[in-house]
Amino acid sequence: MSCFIHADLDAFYASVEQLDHSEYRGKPVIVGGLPGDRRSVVSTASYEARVFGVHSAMPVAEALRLCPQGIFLRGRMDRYREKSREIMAVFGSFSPDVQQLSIDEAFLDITGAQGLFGPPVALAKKLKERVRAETGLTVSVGIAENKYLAKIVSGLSKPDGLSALENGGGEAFMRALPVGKIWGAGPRTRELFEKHGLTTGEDLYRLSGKVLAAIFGDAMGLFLYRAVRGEAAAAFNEERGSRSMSAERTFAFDLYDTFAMETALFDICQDLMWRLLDCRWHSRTVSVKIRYGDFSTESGRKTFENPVRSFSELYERLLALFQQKYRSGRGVRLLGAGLMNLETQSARQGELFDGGTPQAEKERHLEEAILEINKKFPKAALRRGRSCLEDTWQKEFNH
DNA sequence: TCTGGGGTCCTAGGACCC
DNA sequence: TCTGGGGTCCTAGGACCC
Repeated sequence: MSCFIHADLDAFYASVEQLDHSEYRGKPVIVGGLPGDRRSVVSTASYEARVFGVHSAMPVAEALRLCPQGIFLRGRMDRYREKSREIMAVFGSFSPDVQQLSIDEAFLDITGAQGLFGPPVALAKKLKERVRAETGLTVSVGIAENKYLAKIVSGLSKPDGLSALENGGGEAFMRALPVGKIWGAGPRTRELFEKHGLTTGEDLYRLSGKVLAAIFGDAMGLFLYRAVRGEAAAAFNEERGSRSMSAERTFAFDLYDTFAMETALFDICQDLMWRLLDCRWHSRTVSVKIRYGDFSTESGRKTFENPVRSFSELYERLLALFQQKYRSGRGVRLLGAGLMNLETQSARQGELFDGGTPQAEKERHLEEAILEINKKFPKAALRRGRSCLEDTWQKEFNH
């Protein structure tokens, strides 16, 4: 019988801040933005802050109203990533099969690990102890026969929780569960639950696959059909299909000046290009996202014959898409850009640089060299200057 | 109190081909 | 002459997750 653990750090960003700053301990810590930051939202609220009703995704301005005495912080992603690596290393010592889901949670397949660490609950206790001893953080753990159930179960007794579901108990557990606790059913689906008077897993269980598909759509219908029977969700399959990367920026005030918009796009484009060069993947499809002052959002994408070969080529493609999409005169709240259908180098070997001019080759080599320098000397960030689109690079010391 | 940023997956329609 | 059915690729938008 398979056995999985879902391990989830408690209020991760806020807990790291409380760990590093003893004066924050026992106090409401809110990571996401400073009180004056316009248009920022809460990433993580410590449990002390949650008492006031503060939660993730809430505008910082509202969090401030609910909890004026809170300690507001912008967050230090590098530090959180560092702690995350420490935690994942601890997980790795309990199972050779760790699937990281996000910065602060993972699945561990412990099917074969019990000879070494004892039964699942004993193993989970050891895991929690070691995470605490080695990283100073608490983790909530769920144990079940598949990943989906383990994920739901780990949320039952946060923070610092440990919950286990006995083998074969999945279906009964899911049938008794209020539909609001079904992982994977968000606000839109919950509206449909309400509209059709469905309040528990049992209500869903009584409906046929056909009816579920008619109400919720084919994919969500099938997902719910399987979920209330305690079956593993396909969403947690290891092999991933398409990949993408994106970067976006929300401005403190809406932009009306197209030069300012294009400068922002230029900046976003550099972020993307570094990441693309760094991961050594390739992409033929670029996308642009525009969110206007009224929050309406439009996007455009275009697939090219050849993958992006250089920064200036990426910017050219993004700029053309932006100019085609942007509705002149409207205030812009957010700009974003993305690369989709990423492929590994080997997947397209041979045709990669077909049609690439010697100029594009040179450009790419230059960019790869700059990437190397930036990696070696992270303090001296090299970036292209917006005003000089030719082959000039500008060095700025951002400190 | 106005609504972040980075992802994955799904849907629906159009173009095009057999 | 009054119109099929499937497959693939592409685009735009949306749901959902942390």
